[in-house]
Amino acid sequence: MVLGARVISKVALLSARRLFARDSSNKLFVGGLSYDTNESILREAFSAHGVVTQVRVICDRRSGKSKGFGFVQFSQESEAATALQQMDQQLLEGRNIRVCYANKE
DNA sequence: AGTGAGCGA
Repeated sequence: MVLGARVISKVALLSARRLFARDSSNKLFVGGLSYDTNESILREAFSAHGVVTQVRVICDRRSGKSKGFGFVQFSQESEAATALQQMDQQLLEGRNIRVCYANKE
């Protein structure tokens, strides 16, 4: 039946979003960071749009140098949503950063 | 690799 197929594909999409990209979350992926941008700088910039509950800049384990991307988590999804709008493509430490919703870990 | 898309031990 058509209705049955629609329900199945809907369920498939929903479960896929649990594993991969999200269209709404309180956690953001931040790419395009300067290699000099640390977690303090990142927190400072994003806390203008809400309560930041966690910040992380991914660094190489051996060199300790930033990989140029990180994650920012807010206390509310609404805060993440506005931060995403306001911070995407904004200049930070000389680089235009890219903000998206984070994928599932 | 003093580099530039991506998704974390």
